[in-house]
Amino acid sequence: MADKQHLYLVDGSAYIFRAYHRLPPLTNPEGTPVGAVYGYTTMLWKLAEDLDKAEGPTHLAVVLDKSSQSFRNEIYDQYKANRPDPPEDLVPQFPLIRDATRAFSLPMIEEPGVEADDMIASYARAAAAKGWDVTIVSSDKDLMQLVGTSEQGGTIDMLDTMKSARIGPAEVEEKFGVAPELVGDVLALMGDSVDNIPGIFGVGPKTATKLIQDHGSLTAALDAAPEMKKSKLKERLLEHRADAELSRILVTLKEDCELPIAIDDMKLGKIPPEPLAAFLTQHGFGSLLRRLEGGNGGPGPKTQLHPAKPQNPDEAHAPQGNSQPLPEMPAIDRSAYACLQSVEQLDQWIEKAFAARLVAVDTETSALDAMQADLVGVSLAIGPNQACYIPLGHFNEGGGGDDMFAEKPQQIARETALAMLKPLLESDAVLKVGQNIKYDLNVLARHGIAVAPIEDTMIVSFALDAGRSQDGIGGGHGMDELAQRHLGHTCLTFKEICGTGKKAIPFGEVPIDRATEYAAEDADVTWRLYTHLKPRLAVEGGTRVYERVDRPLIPVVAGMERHGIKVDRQQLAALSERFARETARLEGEIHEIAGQEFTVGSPKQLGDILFDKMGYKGGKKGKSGQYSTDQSVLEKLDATGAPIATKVLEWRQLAKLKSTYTDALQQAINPKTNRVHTSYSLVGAQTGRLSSTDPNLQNIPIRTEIGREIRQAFVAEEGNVLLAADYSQIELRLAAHMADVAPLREAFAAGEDIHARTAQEMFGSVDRDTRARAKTINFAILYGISRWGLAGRLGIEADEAQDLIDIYFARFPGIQRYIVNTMETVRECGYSQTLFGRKTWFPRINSKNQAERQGSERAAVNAPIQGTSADIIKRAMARMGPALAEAGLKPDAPDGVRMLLQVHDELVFEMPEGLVEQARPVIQSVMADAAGPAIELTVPLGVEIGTGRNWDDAH
DNA sequence: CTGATCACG
DNA sequence: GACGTACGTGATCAGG
Repeated sequence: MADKQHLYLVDGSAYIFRAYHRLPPLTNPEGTPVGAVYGYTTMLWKLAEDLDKAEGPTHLAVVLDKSSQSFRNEIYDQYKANRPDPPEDLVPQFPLIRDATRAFSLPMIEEPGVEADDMIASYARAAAAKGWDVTIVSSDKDLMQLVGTSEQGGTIDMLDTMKSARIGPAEVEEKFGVAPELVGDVLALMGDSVDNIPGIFGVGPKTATKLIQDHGSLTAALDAAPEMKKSKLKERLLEHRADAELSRILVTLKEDCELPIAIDDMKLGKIPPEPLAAFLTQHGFGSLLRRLEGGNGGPGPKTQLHPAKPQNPDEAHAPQGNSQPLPEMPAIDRSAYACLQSVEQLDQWIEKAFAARLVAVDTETSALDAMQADLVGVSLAIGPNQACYIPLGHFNEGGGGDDMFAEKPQQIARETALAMLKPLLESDAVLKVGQNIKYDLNVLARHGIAVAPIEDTMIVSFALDAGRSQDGIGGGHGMDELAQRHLGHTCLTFKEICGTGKKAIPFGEVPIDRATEYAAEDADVTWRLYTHLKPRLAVEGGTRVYERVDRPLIPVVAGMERHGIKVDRQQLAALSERFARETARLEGEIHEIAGQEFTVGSPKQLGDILFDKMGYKGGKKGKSGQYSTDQSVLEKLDATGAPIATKVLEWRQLAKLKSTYTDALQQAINPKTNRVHTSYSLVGAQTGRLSSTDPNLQNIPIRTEIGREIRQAFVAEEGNVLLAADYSQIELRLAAHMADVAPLREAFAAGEDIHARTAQEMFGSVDRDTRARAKTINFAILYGISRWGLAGRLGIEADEAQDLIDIYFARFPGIQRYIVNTMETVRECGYSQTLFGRKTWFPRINSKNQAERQGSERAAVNAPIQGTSADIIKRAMARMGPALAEAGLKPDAPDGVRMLLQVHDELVFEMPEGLVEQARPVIQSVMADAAGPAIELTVPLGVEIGTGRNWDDAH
């Protein structure tokens, strides 16, 4: 096969303008705007990746405008005189385009006195004349004249990388109605207001096309003018003939420019990785850098990424928050906020927000539940103190929200305002920043608005500072705390505005001026926090986990929350009733044994009854001066033959199940959707795990037969099934990988029962007892072992436990080294890291309090393992939608595959029965491959999948 | 509001 | 010399 040469000519200057308007306003770690540069970089990357493909380049060069002066200015001094100045934040990006091109080691052509279009035309013709194929990477209509095939058989086409569309002769004809060689004639008639090419006044694309179609050429059309029947058009053609002829010259591309670089020297090879890596690092393009290092088909050579120890010890003790100089910002001034009560005002604000390209958004609602609350208002901020509040659902005290006679303050009709906001909130070109924006996503999704692209200051804070805050609501990432810590500002609190407890009023009843101060401040603070926190990500190594793991997850989790899961109310009600009967019976029996009535549910009363009145031994008082009556104590009593202990244990189980599950879940059913919608927190667990609240669906019973009956109440819709996909032993597998434990790795690779294998190694034989003990030891390892802890669990003495630990370390070399290394690193740096770079801080790791310190040490050993597992399932979740869509499985559609729940190492889906066999392999492979390509694990990730009508059957 | 207890991974 | 034992969560209840 004779390989045909294929030259790609990239119209760099034109691209950057389009990229600027298409992409959000990103900045690099130094604060330089780089959104357009990022777009340019990804485009070059994609082109370079196509090197080996059929339609891909063999040769490639970038053509840039050196100056806007050319021969055209000499013949027409008004040429391009109307060009507006480029936007302020685009100007500094021009030189970066050159840097980017050099970073890719690509030939770059920029000649003074010649426009890029002419240079592209000259190269394209020269290459086509040699019989090469040419692709012009641009969508500039002027260049469409060039499309076609040369006598030597070389084709010239165009590629619009933003729309991934090829433009050949057919596409040109579709656009202009004429063949490519006549495009210049059409353009000459049309003119171009941006380049200030006059054309013929009053002739637009439609008329121009028709004239050329009818007469065959510009000259013929102009010549035919005198014979036309009397019309405005005829007059204009006659009067402005000279303009058209001048325009024809201006739109003609100069195809004989001197070629500064020989075409043969534009050969495209493998891109040298070093300069590219330096460039990507400088501008904080973490995702590309990761691909380069991960060798994922990127343009660079394959290299293995080494999940690193934290590199920068100085970071450890850098004070958080004020370590960076605060960007100069005026103090918060609530009197500067605007309250938008008319369509005109809102219109102006939306326009300003489009221009700002970065807007902080916050919604105010009537309640905390995003699935039920009514929208009361929206606030926006586009700069410090430049914030507004748009009241939408306010009413005066006493009136009801839906009471049409209630007195309402002046406000824009809700649907009108939302229709106006929708284009802004959905525009690709405007970044929407929120504090916990998942909430706003859900509220607005219920009004048909799909907010994107998004940023979240809470998630940014979590990527930077997980674990740093000692305590506090929102895990230390709540807005009031962040404002205090980073901006030194005390926010108005919700309590101050709405009151607390019984006297609390819904936000809709807050007077509008007061509501404006509160709501607009939230948006203002969010805007400020974003500008303050975002740059820290790149500096402190948080970009990868934020951009690649957590940020993409926000809309995914929001979708899961909106889907909810169906629970069978009747089934729960029946269980509640049964549990009520049995607890009542048990209570009577317990009172009888005790010889008096008391509150069984009170540990204090129970302790007194058991150990004082009834005189059982083994009572231990804790620091509260109260006997402990927990499960282990009661089980010991039970073993000594105390019938009351058995009954109390049974009572507790049923009471727990009834109050926490069968009663509470019925209440949690959303009356509108008839489903249960949990709320996931993305910052709930310091290790990076999700947590679930209202209700918590991550602790639904499974371990006991009676508990599993509750799980059976979680069901699929009619005609659907639930599919549960579990990672098997993921944390042990990760421990085997991260600590490089050869015997464990081999056992996993061979698909062995890992606890049995451990039992074999440790005790020399496998039976029920040794396997159970081995399982306990395996978990002990993951949690940071102590001889006393293990002794307690196994019911042996501490020194026996120590012997077992020693045997474990000897049999599984690597584990001890991993533990010691991790603790040393954390002591030194203050944080641990997952394989994907997620940090967890341990501020008490060097505490003088031994218990505190040892607690931190165990947590620090566990965090990289638990956190890596969390990263992996999060990556799987983010990829699941696109993977299902590609397989035609319609993620999120009512008749497609819907992802409903995440339980740390398990994902639960709902789907029509008929899709199961198609969905199973997709889900399986997305989950099993979720660590790659960034991380190549030395153990396979096992995924077990089951299906059934209910959640229990799906296991 | 805190501590004890117990549901999950 | 005493401490207090596995990591990570959230909901509920009793009691101050």
